[in-house]
Amino acid sequence: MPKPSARTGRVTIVDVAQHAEVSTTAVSKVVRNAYGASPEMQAKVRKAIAELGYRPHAAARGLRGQTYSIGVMLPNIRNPFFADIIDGATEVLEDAGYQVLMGPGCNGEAEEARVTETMIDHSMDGVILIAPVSSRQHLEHVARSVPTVIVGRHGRSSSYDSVADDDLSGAALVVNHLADLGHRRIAHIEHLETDPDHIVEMPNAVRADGYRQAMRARRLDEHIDVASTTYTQEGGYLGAQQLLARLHQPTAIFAGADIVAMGALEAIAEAGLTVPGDIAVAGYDNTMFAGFAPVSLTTVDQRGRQMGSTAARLVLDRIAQPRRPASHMKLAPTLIARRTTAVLPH
Amino acid sequence: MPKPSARTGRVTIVDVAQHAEVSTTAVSKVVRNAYGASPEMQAKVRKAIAELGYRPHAAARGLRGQTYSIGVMLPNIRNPFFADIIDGATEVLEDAGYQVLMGPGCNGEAEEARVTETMIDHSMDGVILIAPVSSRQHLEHVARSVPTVIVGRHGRSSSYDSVADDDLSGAALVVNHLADLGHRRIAHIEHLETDPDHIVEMPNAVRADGYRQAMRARRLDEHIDVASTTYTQEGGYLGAQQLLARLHQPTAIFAGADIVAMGALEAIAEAGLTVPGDIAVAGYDNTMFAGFAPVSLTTVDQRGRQMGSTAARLVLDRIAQPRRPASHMKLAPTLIARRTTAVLPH
DNA sequence: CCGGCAGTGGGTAACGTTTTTCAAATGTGT
DNA sequence: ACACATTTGAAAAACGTTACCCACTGCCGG
Repeated sequence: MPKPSARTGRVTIVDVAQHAEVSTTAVSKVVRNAYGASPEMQAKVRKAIAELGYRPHAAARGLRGQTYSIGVMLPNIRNPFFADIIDGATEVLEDAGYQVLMGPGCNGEAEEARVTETMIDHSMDGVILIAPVSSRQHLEHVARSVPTVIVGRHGRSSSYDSVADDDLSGAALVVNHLADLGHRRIAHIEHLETDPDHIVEMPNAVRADGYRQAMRARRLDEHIDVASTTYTQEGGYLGAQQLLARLHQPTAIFAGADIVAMGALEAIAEAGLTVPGDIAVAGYDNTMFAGFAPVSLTTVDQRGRQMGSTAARLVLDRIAQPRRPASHMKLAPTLIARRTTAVLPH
Repeated sequence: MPKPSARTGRVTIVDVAQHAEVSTTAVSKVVRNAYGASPEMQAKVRKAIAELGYRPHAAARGLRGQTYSIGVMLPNIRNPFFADIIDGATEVLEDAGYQVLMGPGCNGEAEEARVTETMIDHSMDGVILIAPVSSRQHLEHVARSVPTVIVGRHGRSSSYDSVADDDLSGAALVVNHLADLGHRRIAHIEHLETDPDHIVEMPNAVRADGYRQAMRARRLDEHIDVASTTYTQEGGYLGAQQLLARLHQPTAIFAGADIVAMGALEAIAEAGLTVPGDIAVAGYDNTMFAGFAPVSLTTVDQRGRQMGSTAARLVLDRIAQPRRPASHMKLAPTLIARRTTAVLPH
């Protein structure tokens, strides 16, 4: 007869120990697959655990040892691209016996600090931060308290690992694709960045840089034309409006993110122009909706799943050996050509 | 000079107590705004906390008292509708001094059980479960261990609170809108449900029921036509294919969810038909992409934000008074008419 | 026969909080 | 001045787990 202890009704390690007639230490060892438990002991304890329905209390574990859970902070739940990352990470982590808890979409450094601190307070064994906007200083602070992996940001640090998309070549993929189709006036909508750290580290800045480099490489220097707004639907709308008002209207717009492209499409439609007939549009991220039939947006796939699984492996790695040197991965993106940049049959 | 204790480098309540020259009890009282701390004491302690940068350790707190964090389980990170719920909930909870941690998208009961158990193991003070598919039995089990609010499911229980959309009238909104436009052969694509509990409780089943009721109310009984697939893009694609193959093709399709509508639009385009000229399409959820210019999908708004904030208030309420009777809220949806059901100018 | 060693198992002290209990100090009414 | 309530603060006991250390059993080589 299972008799869970005291107030809470929760089955504790002590209950299991009594039921199996062994010490709590023994139970702990079995639960953690630690050294020093004979096969018979293991069998006895496992039986008791099953009979009583025991589950280790994560909060209590956090006080002494590991918690077997990993925190994932994501900047924006709405961007389905991040969902791919989560999927990839979750799969690897759950297979390794870790639980995943996510911090809610955060805008701005204050909110991010709040989320990261919460994860540390909950004794998470590691954290994966997706496209954080916090200062390097804060990231290093976090990395000092807990094994940390940064996803989708180019800065390198010796205190945390990172996984990022090669945004430079991703932008080149788009420019070359459009140039190959015969476009010369290829404009770009970027997310304006002022923080000097961000200009070097953030994907949006790198994409804008990649756009410029690729344009020059194709000898299209004089057609370089950038609208600086934000990576939002509205930013795309306003950016496209700016570009359409130019003396020399572009024939193609490379939006820095799919959501930006959606805003651009709206502005283009309002201006009475057709896509891709009058103007071609490309995005970035291969978001779920880019593939929808009415949208069919040309875009760049960042292999989010793979980014997530790589990040997960890195964090597990670092939990195992906290002192190993930091490693920084860069993943190659691929172009997904769809209707918004198609050549129309005549 | 802040001298954080021992191994971990973390500033503990003991450090604060020493620095402020009071007992740890006093610090604890101040941190929790508990009774029995004089104003001078509060000032002294707060000063020490600020100087040392102390943060309560959530895991340790979980062992005795509250953890000041709430777990939110969401079924699918990809559905942006859930993001609205999260936003609404997060806002209320953070204002109340609670932190939010989310369980990753879960498919199926096993995965859901895993997430809910993890939240309990982490000593969360409450949980909000969004559109769970678990059995009633499991939900009640969770509710027995921790204050629980179920969002988007119609079942009522005395052990947990709930917030749901009035899917019955939502479906009626769509049917009436289409009927008012002159449509008679209005078909529906539903998510097939077999579990008897689900047929009563799940939104998809209630929407299908609402469709039938509304059709009858408009004396369109003979035109009731349902394709049973799933609430996915592919389900919408297949469902629309089935409906288009009917002897009497429908002139309007009410998809049970926006994502289903997207699949339907693809099938319709493939069949060489135009929207809304040949066939009208409506969805449900007012997902972000429903508003995109190339999509412009008529849909039903569930006031996700409000659902989230209501759920948050309910869970806070129940934390405060665990024994109060369960309350069950139902929120009225609104129709958002867009181009996919527009009457074309002739 | 003794010392060392590998393999098992357990006792006990943390870990950082909150809750409970208790004592001292302070006020309050006769 | 005395009994009595109220406020203020602290010491100590949880909470559930793991890390650290020690004890015991055989076994082996010397």
